[in-house]
Amino acid sequence: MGNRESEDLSRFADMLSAMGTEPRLRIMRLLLSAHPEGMVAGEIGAALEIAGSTLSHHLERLRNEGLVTVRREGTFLWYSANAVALQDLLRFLYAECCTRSRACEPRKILA
Amino acid sequence: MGNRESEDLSRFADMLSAMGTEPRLRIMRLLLSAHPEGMVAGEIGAALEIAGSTLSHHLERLRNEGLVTVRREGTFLWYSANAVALQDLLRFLYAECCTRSRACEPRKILA
DNA sequence: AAGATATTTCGATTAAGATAGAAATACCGA
DNA sequence: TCGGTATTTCTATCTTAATCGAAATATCTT
Repeated sequence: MGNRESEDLSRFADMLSAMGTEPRLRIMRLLLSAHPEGMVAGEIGAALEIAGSTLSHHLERLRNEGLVTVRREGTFLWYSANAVALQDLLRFLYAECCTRSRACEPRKILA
Repeated sequence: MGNRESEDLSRFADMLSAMGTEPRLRIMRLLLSAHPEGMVAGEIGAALEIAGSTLSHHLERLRNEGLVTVRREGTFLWYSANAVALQDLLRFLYAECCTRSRACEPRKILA
């Protein structure tokens, strides 16, 4: 059964959905700019003005889809972007748009 | 007011969300593989086994976010992937992951 | 104009997601 | 052990999204 591709597609859809909200896309961008150390949850919430409980749910969602990782350091939880997951997603999108199809020109993306 | 970046971010979040569902990601992939002619709505529905009314809503959503374009040819509606919109999105993601931050290595994406 | 086909819109149902205050849990330092 | 800070979980509300059958619209053909 060639359902490996189907699983991949479903996973990528979930990742896209997880980033498909302004607060969570902001979170990802912030974590990328703080890569690889990441940021403490409270710092993220302060920077983006997101209530604690709301932020916690967003971070849980991103973690569920493998887009962020978390490590505890005492009382603090450090969240980091997961570069490998983002690489997988970008490789998929790049392949679909620029390789499998020739819809997009690489030079217009890498510029 | 530096809200241009904020508008962009919101737009990219909407595009990600639009592709963040398995049926719609499949639709995009199918349209990319048929680029640039695109496909007739009924063909898409037959290939992906999606009910007509459901498909119509998915296509409307993709069109609203600028990810597909449509042209009428008699009774038929031809849907195509919008390469420019996809380029914008990929450029944004690539910049965030590989340029602004160095979280991802280009060679692992372009491979 | 009438019948046939393609596609959308309507109407309805069901499920999922976003938000946040309040309470609970985890950990540290004294 | 106790108080303090960080973070999550609980509970609740409100909105949005996914789905699809049936009816409506659009276009072609004859």
